[in-house]
Amino acid sequence: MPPIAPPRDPDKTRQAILDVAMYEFWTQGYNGTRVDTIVEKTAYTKGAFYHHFPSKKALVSAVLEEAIGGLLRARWVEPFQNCPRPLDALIERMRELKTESSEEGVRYGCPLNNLAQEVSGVDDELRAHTNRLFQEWIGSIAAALASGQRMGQIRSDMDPRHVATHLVAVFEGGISLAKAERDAAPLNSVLDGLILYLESLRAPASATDHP
Amino acid sequence: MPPIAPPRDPDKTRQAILDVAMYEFWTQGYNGTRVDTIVEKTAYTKGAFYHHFPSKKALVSAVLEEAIGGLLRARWVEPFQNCPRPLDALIERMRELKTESSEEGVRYGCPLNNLAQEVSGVDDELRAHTNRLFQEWIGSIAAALASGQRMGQIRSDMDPRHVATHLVAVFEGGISLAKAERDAAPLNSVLDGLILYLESLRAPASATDHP
Amino acid sequence: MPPIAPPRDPDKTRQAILDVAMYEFWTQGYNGTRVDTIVEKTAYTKGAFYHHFPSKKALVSAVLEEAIGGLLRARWVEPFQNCPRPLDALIERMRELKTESSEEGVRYGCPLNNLAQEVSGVDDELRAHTNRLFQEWIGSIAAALASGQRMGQIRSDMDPRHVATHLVAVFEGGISLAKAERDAAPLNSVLDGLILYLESLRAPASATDHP
Amino acid sequence: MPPIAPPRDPDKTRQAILDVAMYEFWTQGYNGTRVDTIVEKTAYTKGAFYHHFPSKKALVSAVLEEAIGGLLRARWVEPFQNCPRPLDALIERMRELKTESSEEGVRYGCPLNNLAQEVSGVDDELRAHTNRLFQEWIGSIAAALASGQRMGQIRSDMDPRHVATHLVAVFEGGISLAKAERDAAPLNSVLDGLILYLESLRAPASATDHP
DNA sequence: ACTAACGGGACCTCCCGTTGAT
DNA sequence: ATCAACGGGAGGTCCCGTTAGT
Repeated sequence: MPPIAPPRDPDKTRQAILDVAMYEFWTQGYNGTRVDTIVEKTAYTKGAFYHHFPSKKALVSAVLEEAIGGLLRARWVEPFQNCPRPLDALIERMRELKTESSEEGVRYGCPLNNLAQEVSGVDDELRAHTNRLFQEWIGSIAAALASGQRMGQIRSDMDPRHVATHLVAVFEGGISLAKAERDAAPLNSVLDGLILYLESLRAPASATDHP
Repeated sequence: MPPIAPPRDPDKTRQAILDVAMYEFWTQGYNGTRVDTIVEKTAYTKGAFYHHFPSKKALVSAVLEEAIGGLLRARWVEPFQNCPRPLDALIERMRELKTESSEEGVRYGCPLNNLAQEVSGVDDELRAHTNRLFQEWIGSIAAALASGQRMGQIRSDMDPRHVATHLVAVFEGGISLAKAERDAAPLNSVLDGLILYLESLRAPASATDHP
Repeated sequence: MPPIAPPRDPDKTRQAILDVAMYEFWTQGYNGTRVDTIVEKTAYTKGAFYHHFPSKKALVSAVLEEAIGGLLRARWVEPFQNCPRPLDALIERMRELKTESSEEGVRYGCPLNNLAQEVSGVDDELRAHTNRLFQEWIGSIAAALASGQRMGQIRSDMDPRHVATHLVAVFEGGISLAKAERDAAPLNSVLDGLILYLESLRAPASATDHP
Repeated sequence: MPPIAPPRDPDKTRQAILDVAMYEFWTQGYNGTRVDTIVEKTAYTKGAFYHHFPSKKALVSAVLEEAIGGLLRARWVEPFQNCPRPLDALIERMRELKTESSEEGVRYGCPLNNLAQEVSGVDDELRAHTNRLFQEWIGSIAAALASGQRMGQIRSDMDPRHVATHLVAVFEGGISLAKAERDAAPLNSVLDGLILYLESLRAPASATDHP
């Protein structure tokens, strides 16, 4: 009678690889992360890896889609869907970000932007993938702003998409500077500016706001 | 008559390597550029390369200091030194950037930020080097803004360093988005916002402005 | 019918590499042997090599431990364990060595001492490794001499460890000279001296020796 | 008027290179020393080096002949020429060696034997060169012993060349063990044995010794 | 599904020696 | 006599991916 092996859970394996890979890509970049390192850290081997992912590039794609995309949706999309007061929520999010900034966060920057900048010039497929996530992000904020406008909470002389793009750009720029400086200061500084800017978008008090 | 050997000009060799390297680092990233590629493109050999630069990392340092730093100073420092109307110059610079954006510029992004984002998490020396350049950049703009304040052209209730940081962050963020989208639109969009913002900093017309 | 691939036998691969490496280190020295040469001679590739050994240095360590250490134990340790007449066995060993000296043996010298002399000044880990083997060697001979003393076959006014050290030193010195001269003569000469010396250690005939 | 250059002394240059090279070959071995390292340590450049020596191998030859051969003759040949009491001088030399053993000496071993063992198996010219030095050494000691015999100070039933070979072998063997152990103990131990052995060669007191 | 062994090809760095000029 | 610049060719290590086998 053969020894009873513990049940193998393919999804668990795949997820473990994905988790480690996300961290490696985030901290080491695409060219800087080694497939060997990933498999070592998961305690699986190359065979398992290439069973779940056809190539390193496919792995980044999966990381973008599942891990990074997941984070993005959890933090920037879902909170603003069917949100009663989108502008306040957005401002609150900015305030949170000033507190959240961990040492690792400052050191390694934004997982999405890191990958986007590294691969965009070199691989068009991956570039398109990162762009899709950026568009999802911007789109979600734009939708929130538009809904705020419809509810009369936000000034109507403002282009939601333009403002959302601006917001993401400033945020990413701030993170980039903070990462280069290894100090959260520049990020906090631009976040403050962003908060002021968002406040300025508030519609003047009127009858529609509180009937 | 013996075959005519190309004249040996060490400075030229070094500069040729530096030029090619700058382009490679810009377009392929640090981990993506190969020493072999560089020497092939310069028609020198690795012997020559390692005579001028002790390592790939030293090369990147030289590129940062000389090539990228040179560009930075030529475009962002010198034009704003002893400038009679700093705010106008700054705004004008933003307008130019909207026109300048070449296909290559959009595709490959900002040479400084590319390197900064790739190496900052991994090598602290290089991170510090990129940070120095960012500080030089921000410092130069802050100085221009401060001088504008002293001349009464810019509102005094504004922190020059804070605004300069904001400006660079937005610019880099815009480039990042444009690169990911492979379209200058997001960059132009944030530049428009920046121009409006800078205009809002103009001091209200007063006696000091035209004596 | 598909081409018949050679069966994969990991232990065989490792051993094949080890065997070739032992010969290369012996004949070419540490700095003189090339990883390329080893893989060529084994008909494996560097991929295989670096799968079994993390580095060239790790390979020498394995060669020292397994190949050279194995020879040492087979020739100098095991024959003298539980040996009824250690002194006679030792003298006999000396006599054999005079006959054994092959052309290759004279030409390339002692595998252990070659490595020991080359690496000792430069790498302390490897030095310690070679020293361990020397101590094993000396210790084994000392133990044999001590047991001969206990059995009353060897004069008691002799320090086993001192004599064993002397023996190994003379032997290695003789090999060194023979190698430099490319002639077994100096080795045979010192072996003769050693035999005489060992004879002089014999305990004077007594009741204990032949009951 | 041109600036007055300091006078260049070719012999001084050559000697400086030789001195540094001797140390490098001694401490790093032949394959371990780099021409570049030597020229760096002399503050000359490759051009100067290859002006004085046609190749690295020629340099070793010069080091063997001049630097190491010089040491050998100063320490082991001249002191025993026309020596009134050769045996006593030899014994005294052994005693000195026990005191002399510096940390560097133990660590790096014998300059001649180091090179001899490394190159003998690989390059026959260099092997012959090291052998010549060994023979000079042995010959010098043998001559001293023979003169001692002629003066009636040393037992006549002894082959000078055989004893001299033995002496050098034991000495080199002791150094080898000391180097591997990084401790002078084994060397001192064999030197003690050697002293006792030399004492045993003294001719019994007779009329010839003091007329 | 997962593993160990392996292939093939880069990649950075080094190193001996040469060359043209001063 | 000496130098800086350079050529040409390894040398050790790494790395992505494949394969036979369990």
